[in-house]
Amino acid sequence: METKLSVLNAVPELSSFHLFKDISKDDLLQLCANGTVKVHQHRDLVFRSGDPANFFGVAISGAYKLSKLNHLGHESIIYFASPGDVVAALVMPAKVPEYPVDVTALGCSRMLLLPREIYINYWMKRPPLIGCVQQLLSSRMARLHSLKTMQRAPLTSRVASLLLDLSQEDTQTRVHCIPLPLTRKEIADTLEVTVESVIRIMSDWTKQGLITTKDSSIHILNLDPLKQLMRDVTTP
Amino acid sequence: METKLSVLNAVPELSSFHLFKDISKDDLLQLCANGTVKVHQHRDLVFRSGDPANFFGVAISGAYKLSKLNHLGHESIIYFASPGDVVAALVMPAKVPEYPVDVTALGCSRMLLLPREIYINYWMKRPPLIGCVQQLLSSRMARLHSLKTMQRAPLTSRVASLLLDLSQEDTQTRVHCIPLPLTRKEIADTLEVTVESVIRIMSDWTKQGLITTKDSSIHILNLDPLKQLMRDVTTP
DNA sequence: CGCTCGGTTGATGCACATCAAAGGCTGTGG
DNA sequence: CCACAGCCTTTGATGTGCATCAACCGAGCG
Repeated sequence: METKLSVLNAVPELSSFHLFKDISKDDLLQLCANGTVKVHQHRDLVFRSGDPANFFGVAISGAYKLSKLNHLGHESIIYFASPGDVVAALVMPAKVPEYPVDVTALGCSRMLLLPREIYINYWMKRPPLIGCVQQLLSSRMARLHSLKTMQRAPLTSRVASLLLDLSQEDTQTRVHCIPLPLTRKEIADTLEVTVESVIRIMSDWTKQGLITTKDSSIHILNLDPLKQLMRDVTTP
Repeated sequence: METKLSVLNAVPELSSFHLFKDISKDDLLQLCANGTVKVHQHRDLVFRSGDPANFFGVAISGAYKLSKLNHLGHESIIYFASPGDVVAALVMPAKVPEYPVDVTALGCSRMLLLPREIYINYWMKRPPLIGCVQQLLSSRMARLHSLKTMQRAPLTSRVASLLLDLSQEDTQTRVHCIPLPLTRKEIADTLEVTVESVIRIMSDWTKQGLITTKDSSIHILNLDPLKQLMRDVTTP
Protein backbone atom coordinates (compact mmCIF):
# COMPACT_ATOMS: atom_id res chain seq x y z
CA MET A 1 0.00 0.00 0.00
CA GLU A 2 2.15 2.83 1.27
CA THR A 3 5.89 3.10 1.65
CA LYS A 4 8.12 5.40 3.67
CA LEU A 5 10.94 7.51 2.36
CA SER A 6 13.52 9.65 4.11
CA VAL A 7 12.61 13.29 4.56
CA LEU A 8 15.99 14.24 3.17
CA ASN A 9 15.05 13.22 -0.35
CA ALA A 10 12.12 15.58 -0.27
CA VAL A 11 14.04 18.67 0.82
CA PRO A 12 14.41 20.16 -2.66
CA GLU A 13 10.69 19.89 -3.33
CA LEU A 14 9.76 21.17 0.12
CA SER A 15 12.04 24.20 -0.25
CA SER A 16 10.30 25.09 -3.48
CA PHE A 17 6.93 25.55 -1.77
CA HIS A 18 5.75 29.02 -0.83
CA LEU A 19 5.19 27.62 2.66
CA PHE A 20 8.93 27.25 3.25
CA LYS A 21 10.12 30.03 1.02
CA ASP A 22 12.30 31.93 3.49
CA ILE A 23 13.42 28.97 5.53
CA SER A 24 17.00 27.67 5.51
CA LYS A 25 17.72 24.00 5.00
CA ASP A 26 18.73 23.57 8.62
CA ASP A 27 15.56 25.19 9.86
CA LEU A 28 13.54 23.09 7.47
CA LEU A 29 15.00 19.91 8.93
CA GLN A 30 14.09 21.08 12.42
CA LEU A 31 10.53 21.85 11.31
CA CYS A 32 10.31 18.36 9.84
CA ALA A 33 11.74 16.59 12.88
CA ASN A 34 10.33 13.09 13.32
CA GLY A 35 8.59 13.43 10.00
CA THR A 36 8.09 10.71 7.45
CA VAL A 37 7.42 10.92 3.75
CA LYS A 38 4.81 8.40 2.69
CA VAL A 39 4.05 7.27 -0.82
CA HIS A 40 0.35 6.62 -1.40
CA GLN A 41 -1.32 4.76 -4.22
CA HIS A 42 -4.56 5.87 -5.86
CA ARG A 43 -7.41 5.79 -3.35
CA ASP A 44 -5.22 5.13 -0.29
CA LEU A 45 -6.79 6.59 2.83
CA VAL A 46 -4.39 8.87 4.73
CA PHE A 47 -6.57 10.22 7.55
CA ARG A 48 -10.04 9.05 8.53
CA SER A 49 -12.71 11.49 9.69
CA GLY A 50 -13.26 11.19 13.45
CA ASP A 51 -9.91 9.58 14.23
CA PRO A 52 -7.67 11.30 16.79
CA ALA A 53 -5.49 13.77 14.91
CA ASN A 54 -1.94 13.06 15.99
CA PHE A 55 -0.37 14.04 12.69
CA PHE A 56 -0.69 16.74 10.11
CA GLY A 57 0.55 16.64 6.56
CA VAL A 58 2.15 18.58 3.74
CA ALA A 59 1.30 17.34 0.25
CA ILE A 60 4.51 16.91 -1.76
CA SER A 61 3.40 15.45 -5.07
CA GLY A 62 0.23 14.17 -6.68
CA ALA A 63 -3.02 15.24 -5.08
CA TYR A 64 -5.35 14.44 -2.21
CA LYS A 65 -9.08 14.86 -1.75
CA LEU A 66 -10.73 15.93 1.51
CA SER A 67 -14.21 14.50 1.91
CA LYS A 68 -16.96 13.46 4.30
CA LEU A 69 -19.89 11.11 4.10
CA ASN A 70 -23.29 12.77 4.02
CA HIS A 71 -26.58 11.67 5.57
CA LEU A 72 -27.14 9.05 2.86
CA GLY A 73 -23.61 7.68 3.06
CA HIS A 74 -22.60 9.40 -0.17
CA GLU A 75 -19.28 11.12 -0.42
CA SER A 76 -19.21 14.90 -0.25
CA ILE A 77 -15.92 16.36 -1.43
CA ILE A 78 -14.71 19.43 0.43
CA TYR A 79 -11.40 20.27 -1.19
CA PHE A 80 -8.59 19.07 -3.43
CA ALA A 81 -5.12 19.53 -1.94
CA SER A 82 -2.17 20.04 -4.30
CA PRO A 83 1.58 19.95 -3.66
CA GLY A 84 2.50 22.59 -1.10
CA ASP A 85 -0.87 22.40 0.66
CA VAL A 86 -1.16 21.54 4.34
CA VAL A 87 -3.83 19.20 5.67
CA ALA A 88 -5.15 18.92 9.22
CA ALA A 89 -3.04 21.88 10.40
CA LEU A 90 -6.06 23.81 11.61
CA VAL A 91 -7.15 21.15 14.09
CA MET A 92 -3.72 20.70 15.66
CA PRO A 93 -4.25 23.35 18.39
CA ALA A 94 -7.41 21.66 19.73
CA LYS A 95 -7.08 19.97 23.11
CA VAL A 96 -8.32 16.66 21.74
CA PRO A 97 -7.99 17.02 18.00
CA GLU A 98 -9.96 14.85 15.59
CA TYR A 99 -9.71 14.78 11.83
CA PRO A 100 -12.78 16.55 10.47
CA VAL A 101 -12.59 14.86 7.06
CA ASP A 102 -11.29 11.82 5.23
CA VAL A 103 -8.09 12.46 3.29
CA THR A 104 -7.57 10.20 0.27
CA ALA A 105 -4.79 10.07 -2.31
CA LEU A 106 -5.71 10.73 -5.94
CA GLY A 107 -3.24 8.93 -8.12
CA CYS A 108 0.20 8.05 -6.81
CA SER A 109 1.13 10.83 -4.38
CA ARG A 110 3.55 11.66 -1.60
CA MET A 111 2.87 13.40 1.68
CA LEU A 112 5.10 14.55 4.52
CA LEU A 113 3.53 13.49 7.82
CA LEU A 114 4.52 15.34 10.98
CA PRO A 115 3.53 14.74 14.61
CA ARG A 116 1.14 17.16 16.24
CA GLU A 117 3.78 18.20 18.80
CA ILE A 118 5.98 19.51 16.01
CA TYR A 119 3.20 21.86 14.96
CA ILE A 120 2.61 23.04 18.52
CA ASN A 121 6.25 23.31 19.55
CA TYR A 122 7.96 24.46 16.37
CA TRP A 123 5.56 25.59 13.68
CA MET A 124 3.37 27.78 15.87
CA LYS A 125 6.41 29.59 17.25
CA ARG A 126 7.37 30.89 13.81
CA PRO A 127 5.17 33.80 12.79
CA PRO A 128 6.16 33.79 9.11
CA LEU A 129 5.34 30.09 8.81
CA ILE A 130 2.00 30.57 10.57
CA GLY A 131 1.31 33.41 8.17
CA CYS A 132 1.82 31.06 5.22
CA VAL A 133 -0.37 28.38 6.76
CA GLN A 134 -3.11 30.93 7.27
CA GLN A 135 -2.83 32.07 3.69
CA LEU A 136 -3.28 28.50 2.49
CA LEU A 137 -6.34 28.14 4.69
CA SER A 138 -7.63 31.46 3.52
CA SER A 139 -7.55 30.34 -0.09
CA ARG A 140 -9.19 27.05 0.81
CA MET A 141 -11.92 28.98 2.58
CA ALA A 142 -12.30 31.20 -0.46
CA ARG A 143 -12.85 28.18 -2.68
CA LEU A 144 -15.54 26.91 -0.33
CA HIS A 145 -17.20 30.32 -0.43
CA SER A 146 -17.15 30.33 -4.18
CA LEU A 147 -18.75 26.88 -4.40
CA LYS A 148 -21.37 28.06 -1.95
CA THR A 149 -22.27 31.29 -3.69
CA MET A 150 -22.57 29.50 -7.03
CA GLN A 151 -24.94 26.95 -5.57
CA ARG A 152 -27.98 28.54 -7.23
CA ALA A 153 -26.37 29.03 -10.61
CA PRO A 154 -27.25 26.55 -13.36
CA LEU A 155 -25.25 23.35 -13.15
CA THR A 156 -23.51 24.13 -16.42
CA SER A 157 -21.92 27.23 -14.88
CA ARG A 158 -20.90 25.36 -11.78
CA VAL A 159 -19.17 22.56 -13.66
CA ALA A 160 -17.41 25.06 -15.89
CA SER A 161 -16.29 27.05 -12.88
CA LEU A 162 -14.94 23.97 -11.11
CA LEU A 163 -13.01 22.74 -14.13
CA LEU A 164 -11.49 26.16 -14.74
CA ASP A 165 -10.63 26.46 -11.05
CA LEU A 166 -8.83 23.14 -10.99
CA SER A 167 -7.09 23.46 -14.34
CA GLN A 168 -3.49 24.53 -14.75
CA GLU A 169 -1.62 25.58 -17.83
CA ASP A 170 1.17 23.19 -18.70
CA THR A 171 4.26 25.37 -18.88
CA GLN A 172 5.67 23.41 -21.84
CA THR A 173 2.79 22.50 -24.08
CA ARG A 174 0.64 25.47 -22.97
CA VAL A 175 -2.28 23.05 -22.71
CA HIS A 176 -4.78 23.54 -19.92
CA CYS A 177 -5.39 20.36 -18.02
CA ILE A 178 -6.50 19.19 -14.61
CA PRO A 179 -3.51 17.79 -12.75
CA LEU A 180 -5.37 15.05 -10.94
CA PRO A 181 -7.22 11.90 -11.94
CA LEU A 182 -10.81 12.99 -11.57
CA THR A 183 -13.91 10.93 -12.28
CA ARG A 184 -17.30 12.46 -13.14
CA LYS A 185 -18.52 11.03 -9.88
CA GLU A 186 -15.96 13.09 -7.99
CA ILE A 187 -16.98 16.22 -9.85
CA ALA A 188 -20.59 15.43 -8.93
CA ASP A 189 -19.64 14.87 -5.30
CA THR A 190 -17.88 18.22 -5.20
CA LEU A 191 -20.89 20.07 -6.60
CA GLU A 192 -23.38 17.97 -4.62
CA VAL A 193 -25.26 16.73 -7.66
CA THR A 194 -25.67 13.36 -9.38
CA VAL A 195 -23.18 11.72 -11.74
CA GLU A 196 -25.73 11.58 -14.50
CA SER A 197 -26.21 15.34 -14.52
CA VAL A 198 -22.48 15.95 -14.72
CA ILE A 199 -22.09 13.39 -17.48
CA ARG A 200 -24.86 14.91 -19.58
CA ILE A 201 -23.13 18.28 -19.43
CA MET A 202 -19.58 17.07 -19.98
CA SER A 203 -20.35 14.71 -22.83
CA ASP A 204 -21.99 17.62 -24.63
CA TRP A 205 -18.78 19.57 -24.19
CA THR A 206 -16.74 16.62 -25.41
CA LYS A 207 -18.89 16.40 -28.55
CA GLN A 208 -18.43 20.12 -29.09
CA GLY A 209 -14.65 19.69 -28.77
CA LEU A 210 -14.30 21.87 -25.67
CA ILE A 211 -12.72 19.15 -23.54
CA THR A 212 -11.25 15.66 -23.85
CA THR A 213 -10.62 12.90 -21.36
CA LYS A 214 -7.61 10.56 -21.54
CA ASP A 215 -7.05 8.04 -18.73
CA SER A 216 -9.27 10.04 -16.38
CA SER A 217 -7.22 13.14 -17.06
CA ILE A 218 -9.32 16.03 -18.29
CA HIS A 219 -7.93 18.52 -20.80
CA ILE A 220 -9.54 21.81 -21.63
CA LEU A 221 -9.16 22.49 -25.35
CA ASN A 222 -10.99 25.77 -25.50
CA LEU A 223 -11.04 28.07 -22.50
CA ASP A 224 -13.22 30.92 -23.67
CA PRO A 225 -16.49 29.06 -24.24
CA LEU A 226 -16.19 27.55 -20.76
CA LYS A 227 -15.51 30.95 -19.24
CA GLN A 228 -18.57 32.18 -21.06
CA LEU A 229 -20.69 29.31 -19.74
CA MET A 230 -19.39 29.97 -16.25
CA ARG A 231 -20.72 33.52 -16.32
CA ASP A 232 -23.88 32.78 -18.27
CA VAL A 233 -26.79 33.05 -15.96
CA THR A 234 -29.47 34.78 -17.89
CA THR A 235 -29.19 33.52 -21.45
CA PRO A 236 -31.69 35.76 -23.21
CA MET B 1 -24.48 55.27 12.58
CA GLU B 2 -21.61 53.98 14.59
CA THR B 3 -19.95 55.32 17.72
CA LYS B 4 -16.59 54.66 19.35
CA LEU B 5 -15.98 53.56 22.90
CA SER B 6 -12.79 53.13 24.88
CA VAL B 7 -11.28 49.68 24.83
CA LEU B 8 -11.01 49.82 28.60
CA ASN B 9 -14.74 49.45 29.11
CA ALA B 10 -14.72 46.22 27.13
CA VAL B 11 -11.95 44.54 29.10
CA PRO B 12 -14.24 42.47 31.34
CA GLU B 13 -16.14 41.06 28.37
CA LEU B 14 -12.96 40.45 26.38
CA SER B 15 -11.36 38.58 29.27
CA SER B 16 -14.36 36.28 29.43
CA PHE B 17 -13.80 35.00 25.89
CA HIS B 18 -12.03 31.69 25.35
CA LEU B 19 -9.76 33.60 22.97
CA PHE B 20 -8.18 35.55 25.83
CA LYS B 21 -8.62 32.99 28.56
CA ASP B 22 -5.05 32.79 29.83
CA ILE B 23 -4.08 36.37 29.13
CA SER B 24 -3.44 38.92 31.87
CA LYS B 25 -5.07 42.32 31.79
CA ASP B 26 -1.78 44.02 30.93
CA ASP B 27 -1.11 41.64 28.08
CA LEU B 28 -4.65 42.12 26.88
CA LEU B 29 -4.16 45.86 26.65
CA GLN B 30 -1.01 45.34 24.65
CA LEU B 31 -2.82 42.98 22.27
CA CYS B 32 -5.52 45.63 21.84
CA ALA B 33 -3.14 48.51 21.28
CA ASN B 34 -4.56 51.16 18.96
CA GLY B 35 -7.85 49.34 19.02
CA THR B 36 -11.28 50.91 19.02
CA VAL B 37 -14.61 49.52 20.13
CA LYS B 38 -17.35 50.44 17.70
CA VAL B 39 -21.06 50.26 18.31
CA HIS B 40 -23.02 49.23 15.23
CA GLN B 41 -26.73 49.51 14.57
CA HIS B 42 -28.76 46.82 12.79
CA ARG B 43 -27.52 46.40 9.20
CA ASP B 44 -24.46 48.64 9.60
CA LEU B 45 -21.72 47.53 7.23
CA VAL B 46 -18.40 46.94 9.03
CA PHE B 47 -16.17 45.61 6.25
CA ARG B 48 -16.89 45.51 2.56
CA SER B 49 -15.83 42.61 0.37
CA GLY B 50 -12.90 43.61 -1.83
CA ASP B 51 -11.76 46.56 0.29
CA PRO B 52 -8.15 46.58 1.51
CA ALA B 53 -8.10 44.77 4.84
CA ASN B 54 -6.29 47.06 7.24
CA PHE B 55 -8.23 45.98 10.30
CA PHE B 56 -9.50 42.79 11.84
CA GLY B 57 -12.20 42.46 14.45
CA VAL B 58 -13.35 40.67 17.57
CA ALA B 59 -17.12 40.54 18.07
CA ILE B 60 -17.96 41.67 21.60
CA SER B 61 -21.75 41.70 21.73
CA GLY B 62 -24.67 41.19 19.39
CA ALA B 63 -23.93 39.35 16.15
CA TYR B 64 -22.53 39.86 12.69
CA LYS B 65 -23.17 38.17 9.39
CA LEU B 66 -20.49 37.39 6.81
CA SER B 67 -21.84 37.41 3.28
CA LYS B 68 -21.07 37.83 -0.41
CA LEU B 69 -23.11 38.72 -3.44
CA ASN B 70 -23.64 35.91 -5.91
CA HIS B 71 -23.81 36.03 -9.70
CA LEU B 72 -27.35 37.44 -9.66
CA GLY B 73 -26.56 40.07 -7.04
CA HIS B 74 -28.34 38.12 -4.32
CA GLU B 75 -26.81 37.83 -0.90
CA SER B 76 -25.17 34.53 0.04
CA ILE B 77 -24.55 34.25 3.78
CA ILE B 78 -21.36 32.46 4.76
CA TYR B 79 -21.35 32.61 8.55
CA PHE B 80 -22.84 34.22 11.65
CA ALA B 81 -20.23 35.54 14.08
CA SER B 82 -21.11 35.64 17.79
CA PRO B 83 -19.36 37.36 20.70
CA GLY B 84 -15.82 36.05 21.04
CA ASP B 85 -15.49 35.33 17.32
CA VAL B 86 -12.76 36.91 15.22
CA VAL B 87 -13.39 38.27 11.74
CA ALA B 88 -10.86 38.89 8.97
CA ALA B 89 -8.02 37.41 11.02
CA LEU B 90 -7.22 34.83 8.37
CA VAL B 91 -6.47 37.37 5.67
CA MET B 92 -4.17 39.54 7.80
CA PRO B 93 -0.97 37.66 6.81
CA ALA B 94 -1.51 38.25 3.08
CA LYS B 95 0.85 40.73 1.44
CA VAL B 96 -2.01 42.83 0.14
CA PRO B 97 -4.99 41.69 2.18
CA GLU B 98 -8.56 42.22 0.98
CA TYR B 99 -11.72 41.42 2.85
CA PRO B 100 -13.19 38.30 1.26
CA VAL B 101 -16.74 39.01 2.50
CA ASP B 102 -19.08 41.75 3.64
CA VAL B 103 -19.44 41.95 7.41
CA THR B 104 -22.76 43.39 8.61
CA ALA B 105 -24.14 43.94 12.11
CA LEU B 106 -27.30 42.06 13.07
CA GLY B 107 -29.08 44.08 15.73
CA CYS B 108 -27.17 46.55 17.85
CA SER B 109 -23.69 45.06 18.29
CA ARG B 110 -20.19 45.99 19.36
CA MET B 111 -16.90 45.03 17.77
CA LEU B 112 -13.28 45.60 18.74
CA LEU B 113 -11.37 46.74 15.66
CA LEU B 114 -7.61 46.31 15.58
CA PRO B 115 -5.04 47.38 12.98
CA ARG B 116 -3.47 44.72 10.82
CA GLU B 117 -0.01 45.48 12.23
CA ILE B 118 -1.17 44.47 15.68
CA TYR B 119 -2.06 41.03 14.35
CA ILE B 120 1.26 40.66 12.58
CA ASN B 121 3.45 42.11 15.32
CA TYR B 122 1.73 40.95 18.49
CA TRP B 123 -0.93 38.32 17.91
CA MET B 124 1.08 36.10 15.60
CA LYS B 125 3.96 36.03 18.07
CA ARG B 126 1.84 34.38 20.75
CA PRO B 127 1.38 30.68 20.04
CA PRO B 128 -1.47 30.15 22.53
CA LEU B 129 -3.44 33.01 21.01
CA ILE B 130 -2.83 31.74 17.48
CA GLY B 131 -4.02 28.35 18.69
CA CYS B 132 -7.31 29.89 19.81
CA VAL B 133 -7.74 31.78 16.57
CA GLN B 134 -7.19 28.58 14.63
CA GLN B 135 -9.75 26.78 16.75
CA LEU B 136 -12.33 29.45 15.98
CA LEU B 137 -11.56 29.13 12.29
CA SER B 138 -11.70 25.39 12.54
CA SER B 139 -15.23 25.48 13.92
CA ARG B 140 -16.28 27.98 11.27
CA MET B 141 -14.87 25.66 8.64
CA ALA B 142 -16.76 22.76 10.22
CA ARG B 143 -20.03 24.66 9.94
CA LEU B 144 -19.37 25.33 6.27
CA HIS B 145 -18.66 21.64 5.75
CA SER B 146 -21.88 20.70 7.45
CA LEU B 147 -23.94 23.08 5.29
CA LYS B 148 -22.21 21.62 2.26
CA THR B 149 -22.76 17.97 3.06
CA MET B 150 -26.44 18.61 3.81
CA GLN B 151 -26.95 20.31 0.50
CA ARG B 152 -28.73 17.31 -1.00
CA ALA B 153 -30.95 16.63 1.99
CA PRO B 154 -34.59 17.80 1.80
CA LEU B 155 -34.97 21.47 2.62
CA THR B 156 -36.94 20.64 5.75
CA SER B 157 -33.90 18.89 7.24
CA ARG B 158 -31.62 21.72 6.29
CA VAL B 159 -33.76 24.41 7.88
CA ALA B 160 -34.15 22.31 11.03
CA SER B 161 -30.41 21.74 11.17
CA LEU B 162 -29.64 25.44 10.78
CA LEU B 163 -32.10 26.52 13.46
CA LEU B 164 -30.80 23.93 15.90
CA ASP B 165 -27.23 24.93 15.10
CA LEU B 166 -27.86 28.60 15.78
CA SER B 167 -30.07 28.15 18.83
CA GLN B 168 -28.82 28.51 22.37
CA GLU B 169 -30.46 27.52 25.62
CA ASP B 170 -31.24 30.52 27.78
CA THR B 171 -29.54 29.75 31.09
CA GLN B 172 -32.38 31.30 33.09
CA THR B 173 -35.60 30.40 31.36
CA ARG B 174 -34.21 27.22 29.78
CA VAL B 175 -35.86 28.29 26.55
CA HIS B 176 -34.10 27.57 23.29
CA CYS B 177 -33.89 30.64 21.12
CA ILE B 178 -31.77 32.09 18.37
CA PRO B 179 -29.73 34.97 19.78
CA LEU B 180 -29.84 37.11 16.68
CA PRO B 181 -32.52 38.94 14.73
CA LEU B 182 -32.95 36.67 11.74
CA THR B 183 -35.37 37.11 8.86
CA ARG B 184 -36.64 34.22 6.72
CA LYS B 185 -34.75 35.82 3.85
CA GLU B 186 -31.49 35.47 5.77
CA ILE B 187 -32.21 31.82 6.49
CA ALA B 188 -32.90 31.35 2.79
CA ASP B 189 -29.67 33.15 1.87
CA THR B 190 -27.72 30.88 4.20
CA LEU B 191 -29.19 27.73 2.69
CA GLU B 192 -29.09 29.11 -0.86
CA VAL B 193 -32.81 28.73 -1.47
CA THR B 194 -35.74 31.14 -1.92
CA VAL B 195 -37.62 32.93 0.86
CA GLU B 196 -40.88 31.37 -0.18
CA SER B 197 -39.58 27.85 0.34
CA VAL B 198 -38.31 28.69 3.81
CA ILE B 199 -41.56 30.42 4.72
CA ARG B 200 -43.68 27.45 3.63
CA ILE B 201 -41.69 25.20 5.93
CA MET B 202 -41.48 27.51 8.90
CA SER B 203 -45.11 28.58 8.89
CA ASP B 204 -46.06 24.92 9.01
CA TRP B 205 -43.89 24.56 12.09
CA THR B 206 -45.41 27.67 13.62
CA LYS B 207 -48.90 26.25 13.08
CA GLN B 208 -47.78 22.99 14.66
CA GLY B 209 -46.44 24.92 17.64
CA LEU B 210 -42.82 23.90 17.16
CA ILE B 211 -41.51 27.44 16.91
CA THR B 212 -42.65 31.03 17.43
CA THR B 213 -41.35 34.35 16.19
CA LYS B 214 -41.47 37.56 18.25
CA ASP B 215 -39.83 40.71 16.85
CA SER B 216 -37.75 38.67 14.43
CA SER B 217 -36.45 36.54 17.28
CA ILE B 218 -37.09 32.85 16.75
CA HIS B 219 -37.84 30.56 19.68
CA ILE B 220 -37.81 26.80 19.50
CA LEU B 221 -40.64 25.42 21.63
CA ASN B 222 -40.09 21.77 20.96
CA LEU B 223 -36.61 20.47 20.18
CA ASP B 224 -37.22 16.80 19.52
CA PRO B 225 -39.51 17.03 16.49
CA LEU B 226 -37.00 19.37 14.86
CA LYS B 227 -34.14 17.00 15.63
CA GLN B 228 -36.22 14.25 14.09
CA LEU B 229 -36.90 16.32 10.98
CA MET B 230 -33.20 17.11 10.72
CA ARG B 231 -32.32 13.42 10.53
CA ASP B 232 -35.28 12.35 8.42
CA VAL B 233 -34.07 11.57 5.00
CA THR B 234 -35.93 8.52 3.93
CA THR B 235 -39.48 8.93 5.25
CA PRO B 236 -41.00 5.62 4.27
C1' DC C 1 -50.90 58.91 4.11
C1' DG C 2 -47.97 56.55 1.06
C1' DC C 3 -43.83 54.13 1.60
C1' DT C 4 -40.95 50.16 2.41
C1' DC C 5 -40.10 45.74 4.48
C1' DG C 6 -41.15 41.28 6.18
C1' DG C 7 -44.25 37.60 5.94
C1' DT C 8 -47.73 34.67 3.45
C1' DT C 9 -50.23 32.01 -0.12
C1' DG C 10 -51.36 29.95 -4.57
C1' DA C 11 -50.59 28.56 -9.57
C1' DT C 12 -47.37 27.01 -12.74
C1' DG C 13 -43.02 25.30 -14.68
C1' DC C 14 -38.51 23.55 -15.07
C1' DA C 15 -33.85 21.76 -13.74
C1' DC C 16 -32.29 18.20 -11.88
C1' DA C 17 -33.10 13.60 -9.41
C1' DT C 18 -34.41 9.03 -9.85
C1' DC C 19 -34.72 4.66 -11.96
C1' DA C 20 -33.42 1.45 -15.37
C1' DA C 21 -30.45 -0.69 -18.65
C1' DA C 22 -26.30 -1.43 -21.01
C1' DG C 23 -21.32 -1.31 -22.59
C1' DG C 24 -16.25 -0.75 -21.61
C1' DC C 25 -12.45 -1.54 -18.68
C1' DT C 26 -9.68 -3.58 -14.75
C1' DG C 27 -8.51 -6.78 -11.73
C1' DT C 28 -9.24 -11.36 -9.65
C1' DG C 29 -9.75 -16.08 -9.23
C1' DG C 30 -11.03 -20.61 -10.93
C1' DC D 1 -7.71 -18.55 -20.59
C1' DC D 2 -12.27 -17.32 -19.50
C1' DA D 3 -15.86 -16.00 -16.07
C1' DC D 4 -17.08 -12.77 -13.06
C1' DA D 5 -17.45 -8.69 -10.14
C1' DG D 6 -16.93 -3.93 -9.59
C1' DC D 7 -16.34 0.67 -11.20
C1' DC D 8 -16.93 4.26 -14.60
C1' DT D 9 -19.49 6.04 -18.26
C1' DT D 10 -23.50 6.64 -21.08
C1' DT D 11 -28.43 7.24 -22.54
C1' DG D 12 -33.38 7.43 -22.09
C1' DA D 13 -37.96 7.77 -19.65
C1' DT D 14 -40.25 9.58 -15.90
C1' DG D 15 -41.01 12.16 -11.71
C1' DT D 16 -40.73 15.94 -8.24
C1' DG D 17 -38.90 19.54 -5.10
C1' DC D 18 -38.17 23.79 -5.29
C1' DA D 19 -38.06 28.20 -8.19
C1' DT D 20 -40.62 31.59 -10.26
C1' DC D 21 -44.19 34.88 -10.68
C1' DA D 22 -47.92 37.31 -8.88
C1' DA D 23 -50.70 39.15 -5.49
C1' DC D 24 -51.93 40.50 -0.84
C1' DC D 25 -51.57 41.70 4.23
C1' DG D 26 -49.85 44.04 8.37
C1' DA D 27 -46.55 46.85 10.79
C1' DG D 28 -43.54 50.53 11.24
C1' DC D 29 -42.29 55.14 9.79
C1' DG D 30 -41.21 59.75 7.78
